[in-house]
Amino acid sequence: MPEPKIKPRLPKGMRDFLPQEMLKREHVFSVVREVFHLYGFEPLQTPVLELTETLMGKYGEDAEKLIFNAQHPGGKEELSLRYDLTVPLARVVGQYQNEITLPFKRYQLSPVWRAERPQRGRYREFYQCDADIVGIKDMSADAEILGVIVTALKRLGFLQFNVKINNRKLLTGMGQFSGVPDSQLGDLYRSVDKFDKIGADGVKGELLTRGIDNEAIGRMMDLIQSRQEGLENLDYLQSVMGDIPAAAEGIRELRELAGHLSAAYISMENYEFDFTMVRGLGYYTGPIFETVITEPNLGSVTGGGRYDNLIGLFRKDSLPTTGTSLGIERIIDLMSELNLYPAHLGGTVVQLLVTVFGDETRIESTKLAAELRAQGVRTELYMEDKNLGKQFQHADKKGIPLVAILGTDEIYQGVVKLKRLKDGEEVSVERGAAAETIQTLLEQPI
RNA sequence: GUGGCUAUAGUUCAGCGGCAGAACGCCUGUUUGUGGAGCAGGAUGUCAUGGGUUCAAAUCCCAUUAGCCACCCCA
Repeated sequence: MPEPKIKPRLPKGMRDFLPQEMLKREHVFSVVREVFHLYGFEPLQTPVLELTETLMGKYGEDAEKLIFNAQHPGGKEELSLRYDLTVPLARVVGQYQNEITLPFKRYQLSPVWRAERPQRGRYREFYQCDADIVGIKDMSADAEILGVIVTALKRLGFLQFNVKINNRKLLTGMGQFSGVPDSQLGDLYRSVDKFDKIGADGVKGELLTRGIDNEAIGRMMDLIQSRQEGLENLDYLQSVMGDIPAAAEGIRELRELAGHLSAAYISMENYEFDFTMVRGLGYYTGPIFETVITEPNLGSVTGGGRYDNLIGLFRKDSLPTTGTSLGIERIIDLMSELNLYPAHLGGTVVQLLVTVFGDETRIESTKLAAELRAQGVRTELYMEDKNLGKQFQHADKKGIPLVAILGTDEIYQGVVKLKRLKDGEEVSVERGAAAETIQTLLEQPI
């Protein structure tokens, strides 16, 4: 035995994606990209590294501890791996004011890095998939974002999901109305956000522990638990705290949003106003969104909202911005769990294996492969010198659906024999008609 | 960052003081122009690393490392 080599392993929380898995990932990516294009969003790519100063001060103290530094010996710039795609977007908008036409509708599908302790479904390197609209104050932009979310999830095959909508202004108003001091609003939100997990009593208990006044808690709980059908929910809140300016503005925004959604044929089956949904990030200023798959109950797959002030950090005047992030990693996991990948994805991109009998027929096999490739058939040409059985085994193991057999008999007759492995269907066709027959064999069930 | 669990073949795991095992996968053959299934055979391990206890350690103890899970936070 040779000397021990380097033990192959990965950095903590990072993954390789082998071909079979990549096919699934790329299927999800391409469906999502298609939907973005459908709504007129255009691609953006930014570097993996940003200047550290670009990232600092945007995510809050706790989150900043999770930013990866990327120094090299003798490096003069302070560099960090990007933590999300939103801050790079804000940087780009601030940096290319002459080149960017507003409204700027961009999407970005790229990895981000967080030095978190890895766990199931949580990695240190993962893809984010963001779509944002920069430059529109009006709720029509938020409605477009919700349209993208609903369309993408439907196209991926999710049947039962629910986009929860809330509004930061409304939450602020609720806090003020209930009499929770501004300094405790953060604690309040954090607890309220756990409503789904720990229930009303759990939230109450946590708020008490955090030292929030019992009476204020009571009023708050009443407001957030208002779960009437659709717009009636808003009517109720309006009647209770319409006098609080922040609340009134939040309610107005949500009404406007509902109007746009209805006009865009987005069914109320797919969204609801949920005043217990908060979202962690500090920079949200208006409507916020989060999508949960309801059947089965599998947690949230998108998150986002309006952040009208963030871009102001990179520009003299800020620009109103709203957007969403599809939790693409979780979506990919759920697609497997729910069996939503189309069967034709298989385990390989190869549609047909051209076999080789021996040295004397290899030239003809090579020619056949070239002919088929020229006609768009994804073809693998067998490259070793092994018997037919081995070649079939190879096709079978890789999940290649068709095998082309080209022996001396076939070459003499100017034909090629095609075999479909799934059911053993075998036909002989003229070389010139092979590509067409291959398509038929691939499409026909049997 | 806090707490818990685990580490044995390529993979999933059994073995829990006395010769290193199973299943799956892999390789070979079942006679050379046909895969999956069957049958027959075969290869594969510093039992994570370092120390300790013992006549004897994969097994018990300690440390280290790595992985997993929960919390915090988040996608």
